[in-house]
Amino acid sequence: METFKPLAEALAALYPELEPGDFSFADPPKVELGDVAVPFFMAAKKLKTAPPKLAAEAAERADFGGRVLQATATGPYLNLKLDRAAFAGDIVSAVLGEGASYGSNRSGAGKTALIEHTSINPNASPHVGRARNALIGDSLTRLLRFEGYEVEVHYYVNDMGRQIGLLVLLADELKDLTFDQILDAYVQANERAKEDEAFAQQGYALLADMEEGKPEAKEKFRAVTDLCLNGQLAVLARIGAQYDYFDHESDFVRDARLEKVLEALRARDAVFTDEDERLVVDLSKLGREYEEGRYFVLMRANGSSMYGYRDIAYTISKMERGADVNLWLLGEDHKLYAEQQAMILDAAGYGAPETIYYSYILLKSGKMSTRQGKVVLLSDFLDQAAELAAERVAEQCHDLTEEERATIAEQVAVSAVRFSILRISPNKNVTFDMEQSLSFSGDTGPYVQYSCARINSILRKYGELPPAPEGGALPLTHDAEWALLAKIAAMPSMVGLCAEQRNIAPIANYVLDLARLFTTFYHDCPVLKAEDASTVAARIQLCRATLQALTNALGLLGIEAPERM
RNA sequence: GCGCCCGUAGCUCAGGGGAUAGAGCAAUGGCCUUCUAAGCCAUUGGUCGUUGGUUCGAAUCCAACCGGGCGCGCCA
Repeated sequence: METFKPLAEALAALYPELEPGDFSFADPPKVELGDVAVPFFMAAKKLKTAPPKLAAEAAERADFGGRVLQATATGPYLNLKLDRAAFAGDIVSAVLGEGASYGSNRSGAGKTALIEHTSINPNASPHVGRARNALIGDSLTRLLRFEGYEVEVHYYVNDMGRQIGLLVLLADELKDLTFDQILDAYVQANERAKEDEAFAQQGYALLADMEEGKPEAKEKFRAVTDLCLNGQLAVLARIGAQYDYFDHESDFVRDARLEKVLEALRARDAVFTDEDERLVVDLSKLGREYEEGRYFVLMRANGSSMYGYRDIAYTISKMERGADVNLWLLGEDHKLYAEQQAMILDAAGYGAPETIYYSYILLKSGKMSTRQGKVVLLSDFLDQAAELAAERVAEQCHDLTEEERATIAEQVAVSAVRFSILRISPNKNVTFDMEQSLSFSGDTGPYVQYSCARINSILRKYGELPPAPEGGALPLTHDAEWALLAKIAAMPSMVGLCAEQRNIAPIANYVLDLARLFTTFYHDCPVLKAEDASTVAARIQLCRATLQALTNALGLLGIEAPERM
């Protein structure tokens, strides 16, 4: 942490073998012990001595200057009592000085990133399982942009394939299909294909026409997939997900680049035509150790291409854009598939994107299934959240205009939905609980927003704000103030780690911690009615800094905080 | 069967090898003439799936097993 760097330097100065990086800083388990703790395990290992001995030595000898009031060794830890006011001044000045970019490490400055996410099949309104992809992808995008990357977001439109073909067929019969009817139609089309062989064959035929690029087929497909995509994007836009490029699968059929891939595979003797006349890759020739997943089919016997074959061309087109970071966000069910793709792409000399996986959101009744219509739609989830939020806002904010209240209700609804999904580690299966996800109290997005509203309320009542402090001490020495300051100061390292690990879940937990610490401060330390004017002024600055940190962190989650709620 | 992911309080989840494992929900009891009660305080609640191993130290790392999820040749 930058804030404590001088302390690390003072400790490292004691031993020529040590560097400031050998020291880390942690919260002591109890405030009475100190304001910040330094574990001596790492340093002791380097010096081949016992941690408690080293901590005791450091307590005795280290020269921290005036900013450390007391240094006490407790076992392997060195606990420091700080000149809180001095650190408070540093922290608050840094936050208010950096403003909207506070928390960024600028690790992506001058770099580009490409991310493909969401890429839902155009066959139905998105359900909350798919929303996990969109929300993680969207938040990662925000995180990378915050870190300075220039990011382009790609959405792959799977406007081909048998199931879409069936939907197109049925749409032809139904006429004037609307987006709201698409899920039903999709389920119906799949049911019918199971029973009606002729219908199923028609689907394949239509697909073949599409692949050959027959204009009539293309037009029919496009009408249905555009209808669906636009409907899906409207829902996704509501939760704040935005895309820069829409790449259509149908544009990657018979791509010339695939010839080069085949050549490379032939050179490694890794591709063959099997007994059923299919074109198949033998991944064991490319180093795959397991029999499972050894074969990867590129083309059917009738010469039509498989999804995975077209996808190779698409991924190459993404790689050719030359981004410094190339991310591909996928459900865990695509893990083997992505590994197979990567092996082929590597063999062909293109390299593969970095993959990020997330696990399924399950229902109490089991896995969601679009084909079976067993889903919780994101739009239904949002509608319910918005309805509940509107009721609350109507109770709390009757002096606001209807329009203002509607805006707040929507912000709260989006916050509840996004937060409930984003706060959970992506590799964890979750069982979706509508009631719990619609809660606005406790560990929720609205709880954090509520903290922001309280801060805004204080700032509003205070009136015209003083200029931000530029260094110098601030009289913020209460335990609750220090705990809040320490958490605010921890934001950059938290953000840096999240960006590095491509994981946004810890941001949600950080924001909860910060909101809880603010609430403790709010109850323990009156701001407007503090004992003297300088304390009032200092606490106002702390409120501003807290609001800035909360706003920035919430922004990474795609959540806006209303000024009132 | 083989591979990947997960297993922490009744429920949903946090916990980058380190001090006495933390939140929320649910339950019980308190707190609104005091900066927003979408809040706060208190109480109750744990063999960190099991068994071994590595380590001065393991919820965290390794192995095996048990339980759940996902995947494994003409779906996308």
